[in-house]
Amino acid sequence: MNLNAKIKEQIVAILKKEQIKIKADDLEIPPSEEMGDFGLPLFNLSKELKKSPATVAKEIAAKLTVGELIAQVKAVGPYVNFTIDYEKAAQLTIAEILKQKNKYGQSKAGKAQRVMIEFSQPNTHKELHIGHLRNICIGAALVNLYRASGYKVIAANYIGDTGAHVAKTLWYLQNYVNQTDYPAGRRELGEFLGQSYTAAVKKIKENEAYQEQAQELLKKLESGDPELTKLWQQTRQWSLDLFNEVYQELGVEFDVVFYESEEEKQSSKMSALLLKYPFIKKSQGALIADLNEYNLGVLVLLRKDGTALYGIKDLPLAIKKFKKYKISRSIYLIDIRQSQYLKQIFKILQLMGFNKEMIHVPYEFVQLKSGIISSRSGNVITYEEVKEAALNKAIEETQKRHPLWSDIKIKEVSLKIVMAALRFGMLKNSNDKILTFDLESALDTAGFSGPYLQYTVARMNSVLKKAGKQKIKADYKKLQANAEKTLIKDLLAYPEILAAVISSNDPAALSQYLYKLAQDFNAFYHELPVLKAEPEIRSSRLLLLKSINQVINNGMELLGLPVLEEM
RNA sequence: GUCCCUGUAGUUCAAUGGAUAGAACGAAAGCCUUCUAAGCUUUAGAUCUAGGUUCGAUUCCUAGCGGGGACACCA
Repeated sequence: MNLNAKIKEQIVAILKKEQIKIKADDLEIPPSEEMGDFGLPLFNLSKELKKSPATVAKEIAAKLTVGELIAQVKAVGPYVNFTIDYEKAAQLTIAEILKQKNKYGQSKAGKAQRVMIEFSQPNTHKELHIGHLRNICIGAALVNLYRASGYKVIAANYIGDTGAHVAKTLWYLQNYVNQTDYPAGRRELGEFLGQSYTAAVKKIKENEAYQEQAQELLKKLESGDPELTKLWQQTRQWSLDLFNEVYQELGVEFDVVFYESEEEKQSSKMSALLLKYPFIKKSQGALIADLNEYNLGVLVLLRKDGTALYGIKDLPLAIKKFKKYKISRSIYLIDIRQSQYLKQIFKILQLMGFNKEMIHVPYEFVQLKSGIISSRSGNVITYEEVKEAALNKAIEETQKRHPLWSDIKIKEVSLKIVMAALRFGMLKNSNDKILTFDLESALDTAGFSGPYLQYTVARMNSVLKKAGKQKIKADYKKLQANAEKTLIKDLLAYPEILAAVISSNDPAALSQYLYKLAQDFNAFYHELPVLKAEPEIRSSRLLLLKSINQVINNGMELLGLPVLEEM
């Protein structure tokens, strides 16, 4: 049960006794703790009563009685403010957290609804760069968050293993690279392929004939040319191996993986099916969906040479998701630049009579200081580059701090620090903000960062370890300091943060919350002793600390940030 | 041209229409014989413009200005 909601309900009930009807949402949070913990503004009511808000506030406050979880009611200017009973709130919320452990904050709001979340969607034969990382981080977090809210989530990946980019890369390999030049090693092969794509694009720009050759190659590939297919399969695997290594490193798992090449097989059947609809037309030799009527422009489905474009592959996939996987909602986590495209796809499906809950969750793209990331132009920072740079720095720092640790341990811990830094960096801003990536701040472990959270947890663990077994019963009356009250309120707010994050499909608010919780803890830590406090206070503070530790752990896990015992 | 996102300290970001607009980085000054200084405490520093709605606007509406993006054969 969500205690914060319970407290608000209690305030609603207290007011109802005096014939004042409000909703829990009408309650606001006063700017400072001395004013109270929840406030009701009286501007509306005062207008009805034709009195000043302050007068109304005073009159109401005088009439109200306190409740089980409400210790005080008072008028503050035009507000009636309520102060929670911290002793009781602390007792209940700490007990709840320690009982629920890693389930604390979760809900059953999803009612076991089946939801598919498609994310990551990398292209084979291209580089995996930090732009892809934002999608993976948000996607993985959403999967966890939906699951924590009681949804049955199918995490899906859709890999672009065919199309023009593949043809260009293969064309380049065939014409400009000897097999003896292929590097050794899984990761190296994947990266080599990505570099080949960039080189291919550059080469093709030089001469129009090359463009035609690549186009010709695509046609051959689609028609199943054996030799080409062999090269395609071989190189495709290089990319897939690289992706899998990265997913493993990030701890990201998919329940199902779709491949564009598979969906492509449906494209002739799909186009035949589509032809009976009047909005599907032949135009300039191509097959298009004319959606001008809906202010959605035109989507080209087949090129004039008959080869398939992405739209014709997304359509059967969209249908398959519902039919085969029995989902009730289909979520697409895709860059905002594809908003129009997804609207087109959803519209076409709707016009085909396929009315299902399909949702595009957009997020703004990642750019570099040097401009937009583009594999085509080579303006790219790969995931691998960033990771290596960050890892080297983290290893150096960790060595400095822990000269006695083994190399293996240092590397293990450093990698987790790097993962937390990179992933938090991708999750700390809301989805609708363009993220300008720069290495400098990605490497920063101070301030609003993943390692800050890890450090805070490590600190708490250190105290808990030194504390040993607890003998004295906690007395929550003793948690009277402002720093402690703030922390109790933070803990109370956690379940509502999770709910908010789900409804916005944007994990940033959880990042913000965890950071604030850690910050409030660190302030407490510096101000008040735990281990050296008198026994009853010590016991209470230890339990408070344990609860904070649990909640930060829970939140970090949902965001996909690795936790460290020590750092 | 149509449509979408966005405009808040020097920089990167917060702020369910509400009380004194919060952080981080950077700048300046402090705090390790006391639970991990990857930390903490101070100080300075901001709502693009003009209207409108409202008791009340950073938030909603309109217009303008600025930044970014999408709009027929890339995904």
